[in-house]
Amino acid sequence: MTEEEEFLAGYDPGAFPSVAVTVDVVALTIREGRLHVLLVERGGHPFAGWRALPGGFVQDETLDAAALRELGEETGLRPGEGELDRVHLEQLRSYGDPRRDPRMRVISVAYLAFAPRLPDPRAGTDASGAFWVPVDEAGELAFDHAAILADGLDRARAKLEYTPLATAFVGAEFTIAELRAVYAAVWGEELHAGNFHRKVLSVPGFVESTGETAARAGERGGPKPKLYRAGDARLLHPALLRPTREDGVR
Amino acid sequence: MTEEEEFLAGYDPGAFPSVAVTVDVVALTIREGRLHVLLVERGGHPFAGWRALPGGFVQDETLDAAALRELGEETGLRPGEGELDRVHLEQLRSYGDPRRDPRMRVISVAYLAFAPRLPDPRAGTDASGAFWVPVDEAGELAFDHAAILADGLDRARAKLEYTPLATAFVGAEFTIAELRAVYAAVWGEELHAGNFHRKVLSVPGFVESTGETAARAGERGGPKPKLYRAGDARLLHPALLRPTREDGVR
DNA sequence: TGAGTAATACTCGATCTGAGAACAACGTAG
DNA sequence: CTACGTTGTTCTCAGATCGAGTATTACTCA
Repeated sequence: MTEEEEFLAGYDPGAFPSVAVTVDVVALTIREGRLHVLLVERGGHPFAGWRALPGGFVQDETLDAAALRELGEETGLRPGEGELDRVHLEQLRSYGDPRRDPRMRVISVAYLAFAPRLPDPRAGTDASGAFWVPVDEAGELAFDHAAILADGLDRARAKLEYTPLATAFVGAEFTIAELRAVYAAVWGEELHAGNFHRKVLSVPGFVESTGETAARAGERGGPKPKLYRAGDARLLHPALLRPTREDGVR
Repeated sequence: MTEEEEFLAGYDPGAFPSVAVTVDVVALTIREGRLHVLLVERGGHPFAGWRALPGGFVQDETLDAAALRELGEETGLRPGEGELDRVHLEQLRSYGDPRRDPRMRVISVAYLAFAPRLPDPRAGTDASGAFWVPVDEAGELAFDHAAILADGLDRARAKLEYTPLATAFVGAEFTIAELRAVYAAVWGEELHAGNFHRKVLSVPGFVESTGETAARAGERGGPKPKLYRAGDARLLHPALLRPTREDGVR
C-alpha cells in the first residue's frame, strides 16, 4: 500500500461540509414559430403547485448524464429511441446562493437543452405534469428558476450568432427558411430573407446541400425549397450577427 | 404556521445524497508580456506535491464569495485593500465527474479571475506555496485541473473578442499599446498596431480618453502615448475578431 | 385561372477590413 | 550632442461584407 492509498483508506468523508447538488434543465424547442420551454408543476413542498424547471438530485453519474436522465424522465423519452439522441445538451452555469432553497444548502448545476419539435410529454407516465410553455408566458417560477431561464435565453440567443446551434432546432434535413424561422423565433425579430440566404450559404461548414428538393412547397405557395443538412463547422466564421440596436443594448 | 412552514420545520436534510462542493480559481494576469496563471503546490494527499489551481470548500457563502475568498487567501491580498477590488471574477463552469477526486464525490465550481499585475504571493503567510506560472509552462496539474485551465483559457480568449475584458488586465489608466499587448499575450500573436488603434477607438464605450499623455515614452523611444480609461460598454459592437485561420480552426 | 406568397438570385451604395505607408516624437548608443 | 532605430498615431487604398431593395420564377389556394 502506497502512502497515498493508505491515506485514502483511512479517509472520513464526513469531514467535509455537505451540501446537496441538483441539475436543472432549461429545455428549449420551437412550436408554431414560437420558442417554448419545458416546465413541470411541483407536487410537493417547497413551492408546491408552482411551475419549475425540470430537475433533480445528482446520483452516481456525471453531471451531463444527470441532466440527460432528468430530461428523459420529464419528457417520457428515452435515449436510444431516436428523438432524445438529437438533443443538444450543454452546461449553462451553477447557482449556489445559500438561501436559494429553504430546506438546506442546494447547489444547482443548470443545463441548456435544444431540441427539434418533441412529442407532448403528457403521454408519458412520469411525465404527466410537464408541458411546453412559450418562453414569454413562463411567468413566476419556483426557487430562482426564473433567473436561470433568463440566463439560458441569453446564452441561446448569443450562441445562435457564432455557432451552428440553430440546426439543433430543426430536423436532420431542413430548408433555409426553416433555419431562418429558428433565428426569428429565438431572437424575436424577422430577418431579411435574401441576406439570410446569402449569409448562411457563404459561411463554410454551416450547412451542406443534400441535392434534394422538398416534396412540397409551403402552405401558402412559393417554389419548392432546396434541402440542406447540418455541416461540420463548430463555429461560424464569419458570425451571423443580430441586427444592431441604435443604443447598443441587446 | 402555514403548511409550508410546517413542512420545512420537520425536514430532514440527511435525506439527500450528499456531496462536497469546492471552488477552484483560474486566476490570470500578465507579467513580462506573457500570460500567467496562479498555481499552488499541494501539501497533503491526494496529489501531494503536485501543482494545482487554488481552491477549497464552499462555506456558508455564495459561490462568488467563496471564489473571492480563496483567491484572497492564496495571494495574501484582502478585499478593501485596493488591489483585489480591481479583479474581475466570473464563473467558468462546474466539473462533477464521479471519480475526479479519489476521496469522495466532489463537485467543483470553477471561476475565472482576471487581474492587472499583482504582487508576488510569496510575501503573504498562507500564500507561501503559491506562485505565478506562464500558462504554457503549467505542466501536469492535480485532479482535472489541467482541463479546467484549458477551458478557462478558451473562455478568456473568446471573451477578449466581444467584451472589454482586456481592460481588466491593465491599470486604471492605460495606453492603446498596453491594451494591444494584452491581446497579443492572451491570443499569442501580434496585432497590426494601426488597425488595432483604429478599431479600439471606433468601438463605442470601449475606452474613453483621459485627455492626459503619459509622462514618458517607452524604453525604446517613440512619442509619449495618450492615456485612456475603460469605458462603460459591457459588450463590444462591433467585436474585435481574432485573425481568421485558413482552416477555420481556432 | 388569377392573386398572392415565398425561394432564390442579383444590384447598389455604405461600411468595414487587412496591409501597408507616412510622419513626427522620442530614447539610447556612440 | 547626434544619428539611428523604435514607436504612437494617422492616412490610404483595394477587397470583402452588409443592409436594403428589386427581379424572377414556381408554387398553393380560392
